[in-house]
Amino acid sequence: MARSRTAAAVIDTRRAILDHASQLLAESGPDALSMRKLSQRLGASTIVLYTHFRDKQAILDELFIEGFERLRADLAAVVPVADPLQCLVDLGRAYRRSAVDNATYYQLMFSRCVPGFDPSVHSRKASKQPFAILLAAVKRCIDEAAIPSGDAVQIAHALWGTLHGLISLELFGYLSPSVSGEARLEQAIHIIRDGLCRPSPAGTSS
Amino acid sequence: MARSRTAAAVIDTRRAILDHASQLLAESGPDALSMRKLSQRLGASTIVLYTHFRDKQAILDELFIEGFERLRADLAAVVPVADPLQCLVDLGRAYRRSAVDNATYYQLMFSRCVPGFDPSVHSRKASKQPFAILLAAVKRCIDEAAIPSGDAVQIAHALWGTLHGLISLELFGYLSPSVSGEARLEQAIHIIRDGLCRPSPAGTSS
DNA sequence: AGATCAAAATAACGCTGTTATTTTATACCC
DNA sequence: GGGTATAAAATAACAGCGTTATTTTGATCT
Repeated sequence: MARSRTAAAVIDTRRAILDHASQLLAESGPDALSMRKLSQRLGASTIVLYTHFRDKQAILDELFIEGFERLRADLAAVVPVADPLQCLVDLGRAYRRSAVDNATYYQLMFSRCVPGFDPSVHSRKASKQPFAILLAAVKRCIDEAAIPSGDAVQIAHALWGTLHGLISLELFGYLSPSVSGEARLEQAIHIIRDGLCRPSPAGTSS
Repeated sequence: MARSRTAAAVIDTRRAILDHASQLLAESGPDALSMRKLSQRLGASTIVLYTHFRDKQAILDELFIEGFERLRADLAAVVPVADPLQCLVDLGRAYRRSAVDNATYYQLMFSRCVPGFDPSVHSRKASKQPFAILLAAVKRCIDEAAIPSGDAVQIAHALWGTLHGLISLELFGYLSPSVSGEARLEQAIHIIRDGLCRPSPAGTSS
């Protein structure tokens, strides 16, 4: 191959790079993902990485997107049930499972664990999809009058915040392991569900 | 100075190192905190850092502790009011303010932003103090029957998770800036408060 | 077969944390 | 007060990092 390798071959090596990077990330975490180690896994020189990707950030960007795609797929796989509130609970469970099963991805997605890495604008868009699923589930609750009408976006943010916060604290080791992460999350979701179902009259307190 | 510098001088340089490290962290974030830059600020060689601290982790450990101490102090400064539920809301507000005002510290405390840095066991203990304040406030709510009795630790975890999650998402830029972070957090806390006040009968749903 | 030109390799730059070795300078003893 | 012991600071180096200028390779088209 010289003047121009077949497009298929180019895409293959590109895919191989991402696969090895994904493996490295999953196995050893973000810190272990260096351009040199990655090239060694490929049995090639570092320069190969730079012919297929602008720089390390570009590779991380792909993994970032892949992580959000996994999360989105795991949330989309939740089968809707009759009770829209129960759907919120199911989504919360699925969210945690996905995050815990792909902990190193989750780290890349939600913490600045690689110095200098800032997801691109394009990646940021991909990151909005899981939230869109949560938002749709909240809207369904409002539409079906399972909860009083309110700002769906704000409610979905509150829900997302709780999911992310508890999982983040759990993955960081801040929460006592006496209670399972799943049970803890479940209880928190129930509190929020109850809060949504039975809000206090507006203006009760500041 | 040779055989042994005065203890005061030793402590002074130690303090100076930490002050400059703190400044560097606050100004430019965790990535910019390198041993070389730190030593340059001191107008000294890198070796000085290693005579006062075992390694970079030891310095980060101190900043980690300082961060949690700031957070603890900011929460402790919240003046209690008659309504214990209002205290929870006030604590949430103070938590966010402290986190946003010390964003780079918060990053160090709650995300693996420095490769290889894992807080020591000693630091982990310091990190439990802010949570203790939240827990005490929850217990007060239970004691004064503002909320039905329940596992105070679990409830405090749910509260902490929501605070941390929303702030973490906000600092990372995942939440639309159309709503102020403060308003968003406030609304989320209110949802949780309502959920705690008016829980659904146990066993209502899975 | 020889020319061409894209892709891979080598080797290097500047950065990182860390440390072995050398230099410096103070405090103690005579 | 001067010589020595000794602890702290400086120099310079090592290995690893992301990245790139330069060189080498090798397949395709003429």
